This record gives sequence, structure tokens and C-alpha cells, in this order.
Amino acid sequence: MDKRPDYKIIEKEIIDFWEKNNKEFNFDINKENKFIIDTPPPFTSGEAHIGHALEFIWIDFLARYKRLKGYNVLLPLGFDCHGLPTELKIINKLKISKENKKEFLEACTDWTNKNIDSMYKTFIRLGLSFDRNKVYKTTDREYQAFTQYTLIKLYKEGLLKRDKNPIMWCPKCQTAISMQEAGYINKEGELFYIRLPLNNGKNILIATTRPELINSCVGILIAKDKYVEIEDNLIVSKNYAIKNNYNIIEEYNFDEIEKYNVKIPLINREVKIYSDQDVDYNYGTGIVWICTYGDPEDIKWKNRYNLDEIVSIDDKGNIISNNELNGLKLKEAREKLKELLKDYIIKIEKIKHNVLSHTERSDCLSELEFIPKEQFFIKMKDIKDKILNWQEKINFIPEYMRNKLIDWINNIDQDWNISRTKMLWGLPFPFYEKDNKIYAVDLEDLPIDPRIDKEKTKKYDGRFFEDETVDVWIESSISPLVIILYSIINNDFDPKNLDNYFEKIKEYLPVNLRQQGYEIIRTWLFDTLLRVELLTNKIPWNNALIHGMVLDEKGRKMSKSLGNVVDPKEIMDKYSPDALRFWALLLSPGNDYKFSIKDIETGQAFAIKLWNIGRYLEMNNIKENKKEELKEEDKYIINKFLLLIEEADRYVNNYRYDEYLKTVKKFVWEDFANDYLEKIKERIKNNDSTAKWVLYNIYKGILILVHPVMPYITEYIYQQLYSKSPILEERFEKLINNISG
RNA sequence: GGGACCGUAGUCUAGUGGUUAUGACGCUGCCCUUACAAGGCAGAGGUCCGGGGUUCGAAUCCCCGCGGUCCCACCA
Repeated sequence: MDKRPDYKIIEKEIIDFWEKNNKEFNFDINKENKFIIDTPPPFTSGEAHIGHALEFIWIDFLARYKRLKGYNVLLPLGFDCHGLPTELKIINKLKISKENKKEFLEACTDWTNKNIDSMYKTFIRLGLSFDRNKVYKTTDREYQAFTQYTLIKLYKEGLLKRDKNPIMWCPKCQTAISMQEAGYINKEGELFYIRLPLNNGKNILIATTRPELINSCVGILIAKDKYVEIEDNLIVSKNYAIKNNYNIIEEYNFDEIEKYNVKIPLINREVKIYSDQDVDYNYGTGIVWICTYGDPEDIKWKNRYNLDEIVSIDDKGNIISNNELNGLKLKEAREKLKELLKDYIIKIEKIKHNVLSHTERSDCLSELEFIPKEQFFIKMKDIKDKILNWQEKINFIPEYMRNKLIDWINNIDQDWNISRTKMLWGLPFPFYEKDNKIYAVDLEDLPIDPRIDKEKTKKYDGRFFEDETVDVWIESSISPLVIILYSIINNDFDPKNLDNYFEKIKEYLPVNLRQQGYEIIRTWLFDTLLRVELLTNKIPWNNALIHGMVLDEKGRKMSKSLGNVVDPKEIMDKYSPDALRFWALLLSPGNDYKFSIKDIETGQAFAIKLWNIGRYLEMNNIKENKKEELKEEDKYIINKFLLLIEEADRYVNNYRYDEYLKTVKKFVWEDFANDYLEKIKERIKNNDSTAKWVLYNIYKGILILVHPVMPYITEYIYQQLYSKSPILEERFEKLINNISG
């Protein structure tokens, strides 16, 4: 051993070693003592970023530790391949258009595989001990077939349906999205007060932020309350008149107004007035118009009063109408209306309001529209109570993260729209339509891509849904099932056996652990719980371990635009994978985590400390030796070490890897190196075999304890001093027996 | 509007009812002692955000503030 560890050499040698000696990484589903971890499949962007590094180092720590405890661990690595970002790269960077579907999909596949290669290399460098034989891609033949199989299963059980509904539509991405992907953004807006003539010569005053939807106006709603006439024959809520100091000319009860019709200017349509308990009397003028569709309320009211459906927004978010607004963008239409309706607009108020947007994709954030379309849905709206019961069976770490899920479940108000239109780089539906009915394809034809597999589709003589692919969360949200599938099939997959595979998978549920970030509780965690329960009537996992986000040193989110992104590869180049792991494992569950170069440096120093103790053993040629009479100092350190192992185990069981690491480090550095080792130097010089025995065995134990944190240096030193077999073949049980025996 | 989390030494951070409040970095002094100066030894540094309450005892539990982060919510 040289004076300093050379990580360039160690990393390379140990990676080679693990590629040849990874028996301990492999999971055997037929063996007992299973510990199965459901890991997040990273999206194949090409970058394994610091967040991936953090979460996988965490998972790997646990996997290695559990193996040393004698568990048969499944640590899978998967890749989530489909999605819009890849399409955009292909279109914008490679300049390949979507016209030729086959060519486009091939380009997507190439791009994705290239990205996986580079990400895979980073994951290897991090020292991850995933099962090399069970790496999955959501685009694998087996994965696609299984995903389609689960959809067919849901369809046959009546849990998946095709419906025409107003759906959330992202005009920018030109696709439908699910409520899991939508959220509200607070924005500046304009509230238009528009005068609408009644057929009695008076006018009612409505307030709206969406005047451009005028062509879709199909009704007027008022609250069941008092309304008054103010100047210029305007009728508003009494509340509004008082608040704005208008002179009240006459007062009406709501039912006196309800009997009139309203003439919508510009389009000359007469619509009716309805009084409704859900109208907010205190907002605006207490009068609202219904346009199909400006927001979810409109959908409710349209259905309640059986109103017409007049769509005036196309897929690109442009206006459809038979007047001069036709073809305009929404904003242009809004501006133009200021001119066209100038005799009707009483005032325009600047307001801050929440706008429904495509929040799941931070590079989109486009405002959403409601457009009626025929799509596939998974039913979830009516089973909220069930879902709430399901989540109770899962243990959350930390417990308060459960609130995010409960909060979300309570808010479900629509079924899960799983169709994505205009998305080519996705999994197609295994269904076809014939005589207005939906049928599933035969299992033996899975996976099926009706856009390409014309041979397969021929026999069905029906219309496939070639313009739709499934929501990407549909693919990733069966990961707990798929990781077991891959363990069962052993590279020998036959779609005809899907029913058998499925029945077998169920036996292994729930798996031990899901680990993921809190930002995808409402998507990945929720979706997985829903899918797996609907399919199997079992919860997917017993434990959900939730971690926070990685922030920069100042506590800001990392983003390309801020230029504060830390690349794990650079850290590993400059320091070591072990040092990066040291930093990652100082995080406590649930909390956001600042990147800290100081902690990386401390980690590196600790690795060097371990190394130098190893050198001391090597220089003094410390071998197994014979234990004779233990001295006080020997007994003390042995006892302390045995207690440390117990304490460390408690920390792991509570997912407190930070405490584990701090406690172990303190023992190594202070108790063992600074105290014990200094004390026994004389004895070592005098060839005291008991001291050598203690030194030899405790240091070996230290290497084992530190190994889940710093696998490289511990594996390397272990080979130099102890054995050429992988250190993961060691067991805590054996170690304890040896030292205390 | 509702909710969650957080506020501990110069900085970051653990602790969630019980002796001198954890650890890291930084800081001060001494030491190049053949495993290690990316080290060793010794040390300084805290009104645990503020106020009130519960308790024999509060950083920890409760209430009220102040400050921060995040999530959710249909108000046109």
C-alpha cells in the first residue's frame, strides 16, 4: 500500500473486480431471506445528476448492509425511457420529423440507448451493487408486454374505460395530461367586467378572466341571493353595489332575474339564466357566465343544466369561431376583444389569480385548456375511500410524508386520463375498436405496436388507436411488479405465460421498500399504489422511504439556468466515489439537502484515515495471530466495537444512515486509531500476539462496517490484508462470533 | 384560503421531556512523534427565533407571535 490511496487505480481495479465477482449482487427469488427494494427508474435524459447519485447511494448503502446481514437482496436498476423530452431532442437537435413514424421511433431508440450507456457508466462508478442481470428498460419487450397486459387486465375488470370527456389539454405539448401532472400557478391576470343585455332592456354585469371564450358561452349563473339595479340599467349583486358605493335603483330577488334571457354580444346567442348554490355571491358581480370550457366549474354546470357544448379552442390553443376571432391565439383574441366589445366592457381589473397549468414538467408550465376528447381512463374518482384505506397499510419514513399522499387522494376529482395524443415515443394501447366496441388483443401478440406491427394487427380487423400512447407514469408505476417479473423469467419470456407470471408475482407482494423523493409522491407513489392495488389487491410495499431534494451550497434548487448544477462525475474525478457517498449518507430522511464540498473533503479524509490504518497493519505484518490474555485496553475496544455494531444496526433499521456514519467514523477515528492504536504501539513492536489479534480482527470489522458507505476503499484494503474474495461475502454474525468468542 | 416542515455556536447540522446540548467545517495555541500534517494534542465559541403556558424538570409538549421553505385548493 502506497503512502496515499490512488483512487484512479482503486476505482478502476475495484470496478473490474466487481464486474467479475458480483455473485453477492445477484438476487435469487427462490432463496429465502429476501429483501426487495423498488428503486426509481431514472428518466433517460443522458445525465445521471446529483439527485440520482444521492438516492442511489442511499439505496446501495442499505442493499450492501443487508447483504452483510445475510439477506438475499434485490437491488434493481431500471430506466424510464419514454417521454416528450426525448421527442423534442430528436425533433430539435437531430432535425428528424415525426412524419415517418418508423424512422422517428428508431431515432428515439438510438438516442435513448446512447443516453442509457452514459448514465449506466455513472451508476457503475457510484459503486452501485444492482443486480447486473436484471437491469430493465421500460422499452424492453418484456416490460412493454407486461404493461400492456396490465392494461388489458384492468379493462377486462371494468377499471379502464374509453370515454369522451372534457380533458385537461396542454396546447404547448399538444397532449392530454392527467391531474397528477397539473397544478396551479399564481399569475397576473385581467378580470373583465362585461355588460350583457337582457331581453327586458336591462343589463347584467358579469366578471370573467376568459373573455376570449365568448363564443362558448352557453349560460349565465347567479347565486340564490339579492341582486340590484344600479346606474346605466346594470344589474349586479347587492353586495357588489354596496362595496363599490353604487346608488341602488331597485332591488330584486334572484328568481325575478332568472326568468329573463341574456343576449351575448358579438355572437348574438340567447342563453338562459340559472340560479345555482355553487355560485360565489361575493366574487366579482356575483354573476358568472358558463363557457365550454374555461375551468372545471364549467364542466360541472354544463352537465347540471344540460347545456350545449360549444368548443372554441383547438388543439394548438387557437380560437375557433365564425367571427373575426377565428384562428387567433388566446392572448391575441383577448386583446382584440377589448376593441370589439368596447361598448360592453365596463372595466378591466388587474388581479392575481391561480391558473391551471402543466406543472409536472418544469420546462412547460403552459396554461391548460379543457377540450372534450375520447380517451382512455383508469377509474379512480369513485374509489377515494378505498385508496385512503390502502395507504394506511404502508409505513412512511418520515411519517409526516404520508400527509402529502392523503392530501392528494382527498383531492381526486376526476378519473386518470392515460391517453397521450400526438406522442409517438410512448407505449401504444393494446386495444382496437370494432362496431363501436373496444377489444383487447390476444396475449400472445404482446407487446404490440399497431403503428409498426402491421402483421400482428391484420388479424383483428379493427381500428387501433395509432395516435395515442399511454401516459409514461403508467409504465413506471408497475415497477414493483416488473422487478419481480424480471426475477422470475430469467431472460426466458413468453407472452403466452403472462397470466402465470402475474399470479406468481402476486405471491411476492408487498415488497420491502420503496425509496423515492417527495416531489413525486402524487405521481409515482400514488400511481403505483393505485395500479398495484387495482391489479393485485395488495399494497406494493411495506415501507416508503422518502428523501428530499439536493440543493446547492446556498440552499437554492439546482438548475441549468442558475448554473449551480453539481455533476457527480466531476466530484468523483476530483475526489472519489467514496467521498461522494460519504456526503450523500449524511442526509437525514425527508429533508432537503445542501451540497457541501466540505463534507466531500471530510469523506475523502476519512477514506485516507482508513487507508493509513491499513498501512500500519501492513507495515507491521499483522496477520490472524493467536489470542492469548486480553488486556484491559483490548477488552475495552472489543466491547466498544460490539456495542457499535448493535448501535449501527439500530440506526440502519431507522434509516438513520447519517447517525450510522457519524458513529462509525467517530469510533474508527477516535476510539480505534487515536486511542487504542496509539496505546498498543509498544506491544506491537514487542510482537504481542494478542494485540495483533485484536488489531487484525477489529480492523476487519471496521472495513465491513464502513463498506456500505465506502465500498471502494474497503474492498481494496480488504483484498490487500484479508482475502481475495469480495468483502460482501463477510457476515456480521460471523464477525461477532469471532470477536466475542 | 387550508396544510406540512423548519428556525440550535461564524456557517451547516443531529437531538423531539431528564446529568456538562451532537457532529462537521471554520477559529486559537502547541507539536513535521517512522500509519496518517488531507495528521496529533489542548482549547475557545450557543439568550437552542421571541413571548406565554404545562411540568419537579422544556431545544423537545401546548398556545400566540415573527421569519423561512414547500405542498395543496374551482372561484369565474
